[in-house]
Amino acid sequence: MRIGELAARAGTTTRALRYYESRGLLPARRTGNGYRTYDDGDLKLLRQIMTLQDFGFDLEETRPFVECLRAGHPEGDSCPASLGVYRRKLAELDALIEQLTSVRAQVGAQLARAEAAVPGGPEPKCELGGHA
Amino acid sequence: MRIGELAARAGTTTRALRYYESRGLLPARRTGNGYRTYDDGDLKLLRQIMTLQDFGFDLEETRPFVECLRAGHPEGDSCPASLGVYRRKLAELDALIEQLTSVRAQVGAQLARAEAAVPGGPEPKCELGGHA
DNA sequence: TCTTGCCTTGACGTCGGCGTCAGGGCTTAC
DNA sequence: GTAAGCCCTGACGCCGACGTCAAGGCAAGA
Repeated sequence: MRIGELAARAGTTTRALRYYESRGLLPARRTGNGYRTYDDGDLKLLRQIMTLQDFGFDLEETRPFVECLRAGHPEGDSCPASLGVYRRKLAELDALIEQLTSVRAQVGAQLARAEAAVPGGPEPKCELGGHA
Repeated sequence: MRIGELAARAGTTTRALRYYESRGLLPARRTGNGYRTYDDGDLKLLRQIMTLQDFGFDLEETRPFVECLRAGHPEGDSCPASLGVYRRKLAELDALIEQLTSVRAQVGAQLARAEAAVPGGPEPKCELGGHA
């Protein structure tokens, strides 16, 4: 299949595919007139790339998975290098989530403090009076 | 004080200060020779900007806080516009944390599955045998 | 006077992952 | 023959928050 069809099938753009090729991630064969040609294997590689991208992996991080598949392994994560990327990503995610959670708490505290300092604030709880 | 001193006191760079000025966020007075001049009020504004930046606010989001301070309020978040930014940021953080948590779970599951499919895997639990 | 160290403006570079032309070629249908 | 619809290779644009020159001015000490 040609580039347009591959892009359509995978749900991406021809521009992205050319970009991946320029990065050496998804090279293409060429027909006589210079058109790029792809097969179902390439579609599989592309899907692997896109799945990881959705997870927030950047392109370079998808490379071990793609090379693993190209080496003939059934899954992109059948190779140690891919597992290494997974582990690094998990650590990265944990650190990021922890940081964001901390920030969230601080911003929440700031908001609460600021609201409390303002007249006609955030539905003051102290006006509740039992069941009446 | 001049730009270098302000930058040093706040722990940032002169380039950043000129950038903030170019965005209209932190304008400076000028001396006869064209040098920028700042006072302690500007230092306070700058600290507000930097604190929010540390929280991951982008520059535009700090603007209401800075304008609030410049309007004479004791805190940058003494104004409704600032509270609005806080709230939007909280929602944004919640969404992001949720998404990252989901991704973390999925990546973790992928790693576990991939490790299980590999020989000499991740210290198999099944070899434990009671207290002996 | 000369050096040193501050300051000025202007403008290009960075990073990632493409989007979006511009200019041109092949192929097929009409 | 020509229009339509695919394809090709550059190459610049974008976004945010500055970093990093380049070329030059001003002030103060030796």
